[in-house]
Amino acid sequence: MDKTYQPAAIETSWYKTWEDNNYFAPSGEGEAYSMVIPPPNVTGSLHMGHAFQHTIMDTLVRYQRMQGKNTLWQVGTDHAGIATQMIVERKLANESGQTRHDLGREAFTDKIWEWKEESGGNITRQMRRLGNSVDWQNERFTMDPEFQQSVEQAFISLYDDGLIYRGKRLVNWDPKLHTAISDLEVESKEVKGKLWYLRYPLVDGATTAAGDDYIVVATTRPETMFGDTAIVVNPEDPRFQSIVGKEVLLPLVGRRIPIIADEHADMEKGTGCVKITPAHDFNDYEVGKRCQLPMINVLTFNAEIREQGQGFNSDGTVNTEINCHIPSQYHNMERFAARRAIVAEFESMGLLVKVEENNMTIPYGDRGGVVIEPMLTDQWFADAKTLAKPTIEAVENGDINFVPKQYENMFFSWMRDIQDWCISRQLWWGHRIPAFYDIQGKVYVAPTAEEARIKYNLSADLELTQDNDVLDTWFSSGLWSFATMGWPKQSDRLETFHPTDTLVTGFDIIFFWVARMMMMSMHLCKDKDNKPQIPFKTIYMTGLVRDESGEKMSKTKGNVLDPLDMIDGISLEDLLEKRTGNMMQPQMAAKIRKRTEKEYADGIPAHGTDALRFTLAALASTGRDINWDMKRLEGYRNFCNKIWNAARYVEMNAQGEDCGQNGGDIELSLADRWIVSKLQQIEIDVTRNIEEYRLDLAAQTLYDFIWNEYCGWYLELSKPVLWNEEASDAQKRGTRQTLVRVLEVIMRLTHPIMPFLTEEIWQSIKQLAGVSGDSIMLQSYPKADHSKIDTAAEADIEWLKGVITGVRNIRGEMGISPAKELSILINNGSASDQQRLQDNRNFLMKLASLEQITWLNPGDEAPMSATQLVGKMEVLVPMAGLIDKDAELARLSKEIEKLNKEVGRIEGKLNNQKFVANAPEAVVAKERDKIAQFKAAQLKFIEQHEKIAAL
RNA sequence: AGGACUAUAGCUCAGUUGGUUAGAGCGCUACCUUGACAUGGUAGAGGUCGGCAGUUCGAAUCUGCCUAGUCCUACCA
Repeated sequence: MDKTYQPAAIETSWYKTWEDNNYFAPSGEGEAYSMVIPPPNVTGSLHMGHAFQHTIMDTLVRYQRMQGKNTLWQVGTDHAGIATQMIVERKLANESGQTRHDLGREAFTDKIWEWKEESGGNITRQMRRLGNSVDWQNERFTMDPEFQQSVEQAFISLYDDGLIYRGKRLVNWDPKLHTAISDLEVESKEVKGKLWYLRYPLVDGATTAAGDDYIVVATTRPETMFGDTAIVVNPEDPRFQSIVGKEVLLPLVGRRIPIIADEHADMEKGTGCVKITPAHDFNDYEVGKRCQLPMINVLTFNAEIREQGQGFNSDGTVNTEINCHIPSQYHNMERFAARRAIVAEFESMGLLVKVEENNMTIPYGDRGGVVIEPMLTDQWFADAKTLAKPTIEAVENGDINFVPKQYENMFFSWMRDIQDWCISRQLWWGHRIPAFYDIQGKVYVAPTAEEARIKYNLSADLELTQDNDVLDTWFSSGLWSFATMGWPKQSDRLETFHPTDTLVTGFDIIFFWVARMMMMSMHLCKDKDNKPQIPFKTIYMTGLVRDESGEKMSKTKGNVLDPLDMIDGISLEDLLEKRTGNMMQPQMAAKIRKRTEKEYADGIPAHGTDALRFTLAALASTGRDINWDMKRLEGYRNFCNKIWNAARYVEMNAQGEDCGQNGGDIELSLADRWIVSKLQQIEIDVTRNIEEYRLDLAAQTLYDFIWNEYCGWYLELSKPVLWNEEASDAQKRGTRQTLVRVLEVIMRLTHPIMPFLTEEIWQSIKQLAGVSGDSIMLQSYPKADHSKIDTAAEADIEWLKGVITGVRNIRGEMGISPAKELSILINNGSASDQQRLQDNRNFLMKLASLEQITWLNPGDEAPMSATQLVGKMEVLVPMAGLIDKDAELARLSKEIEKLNKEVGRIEGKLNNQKFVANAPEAVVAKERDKIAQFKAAQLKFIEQHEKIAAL
């Protein structure tokens, strides 16, 4: 073994071994345990959030595999419709200046497939580096032909069940990407806007209660006024009762529109009069439906003013009656330019009453980044309300659990108020909607035109054309848990592994994906008894991985960290190139460069996968965001090195020696019995922690045990035995065996979090430990043996530690070199102290670096000494020639002062009659015990202080 | 506006049903190349647990209010 831990030397080869041997595939034996990966974008790359979730998932699945379960971690990627199409469009523009329309649909999607072939391996390569034990042989992609069939089947079933419908609706339209998007893909942003007060003249001599021959409407979007089809006032509003039923003349276009009464108008708000533009505002759309107002669309798909508005009735049918005239100077004007022009014209006509500053939230497309336009279009919708109902019940009755629990609230509040889901997208990359139209526009839903003719009894020569649109990517992702297992085909795989056990994902996609997967699964998948099947039993929600200052990682901020760079390391130059190259906003580059140079002056050193995984696990307290801390990663890399070197020590002392593999007498030292006892407790704790999804506690428990107990104490305690020429073979055999076997168990305990290091070490010591097997992955997870818990040994070791630490404390405080061997005396010891001393003299001499230990009987004269207490027993280090009088006085004063504080605190408690009367007996007794101990110690130190001061 | 979460050492985080001398890593101070490890060892320093009230014999922990931050939902004429 190398002197230092070299992760690069072991990681890739072990992964290859595991994969080549097919260890990741379900074993086919034992109780099933399954998980599906949240499918990443096929052409994307893994970020820290993935590394985090994958670490959690892999830890869980490795743990369950070692528990003997038949484990499946289903892997795959999704096609990320909008994102991928955008990337390829941009790439095409850069390379040839062409648009997708230049190529045509088929040639363009071929380009996307090419891009997928080119870059699609990224993600899977990264997952291999992270050590993920996924079932590669059954990797799935949402655009695979089989998956395609699942999607078609799902769509058709939902349609046939009346849960999908098509209609002309107001939807969120992205004018840049030219597609509808769902309400979840809209991000609201706070902006400072304006509120324009516009005067609309009344006609036919009508006047308000105030006698005005006009009304004033306030609007944030003047450019939509070409599409106004009514003014509403509140039916109770005394100011406007006289004009209800009358009309105004819409300025600029000269169309007469009615004034109607509707509770939508709030008397307290604005002017009390609201202009209604049903084709361009969601609220107005509702009013329009309620009051049967016509709708006029005045914008193109580019969000420019149309040359002629499009008229519709409130039911979506075409309205040819209404005057849709738009003045020619506005034709094809961009929406915000049109806004300015319209305001200017109102002003010039004296119809602009005032302008107010107005804070408001504006919807932006999360992909394209432009302001979303409510647009009247034909779209497909899923009846989310109906689909949501059983999922709510599943969470209510505990079939599905959220970890942590509070995410239930979020889930309920969204699901109980869910809107129908717009599932069609005007894109080319995705699952083409399996719907066909005849010349009249009548729709037939089937996988192919041929099947549609059969299904709907149509004549063979009826011409049918397929819908141009594709389905929302999340529609297919919603089928993920079961379509990856072959649904709708029934198979062993589906039957064995669905529902899955645990879903690990971020709360940011709880509605996009988690909720929709629940809806789809419960509607489409049924048990044998026809009970809706949930997709997973537990949903473990992770927080976000943020940068060191708590900011979200993003390309524009230039604070993104690539998990692989932490594994392999990266130079500053390469990191700068990564962060500033190929930017959407090059103006940010200088700032990012400066920041990166400051934070990573020497780049990032290599830490290895195990250290990265351990760090992520250690930070994984449930549901909480993580602020990434490079120092912590460094600390855990050191931990790996510590384990590595502990293993080296074990190997050096055990290799070629008799470790009891083949029998022989065994005599266990106190230390041996102690570490084995401790190990049992650790096994219990770590197992519980993992079962409770507290990987942070599991990591902490392992860290503490391995570093502080096993390395810090046990390895040191093994030396006096192994290096003692007088020790018997049985004693040496006992310690060697303990050394090796405990290490072997530790490796198995730690393996789910740190797979590589543990495999490497396990392989090199397995024979010494008397175990066999091809891989640690396939070994069983350690299980505590309660009969090995030895409380007497634990107490003895505590005593031993107390004495050793006492001596070390005097050494440290007094500046005595560790090389100087000390002679100490033990005073005021009990019979059990004497027994312990006798039994452990060897350990003490070695670990406290002593020359001699003298036991003082009552009445024996003690030299002037620095004193430490272990219980009532005094550990004395003679001062003569070693210890400065003033230094010892200062040390004693410090101890006395410390105890003083404690004594005062407890006295206060015990003097409180109510405490003594009300607190449980045990608690009071404990306090009494403590104070007696502290007081005795204090007294001892005071005496000592007086004695020394008197010298 | 409603809701959720967070606030503990200089930094990143633990703290299970109220009773601990409030913990860990990193950083800091002093000493130490002792035959696994300087990616190390030993000994230390450092916290009135965001603030104010309350419940209780007892609060980092439970309740209320306040402050700051993060997020979600809604509204915006």
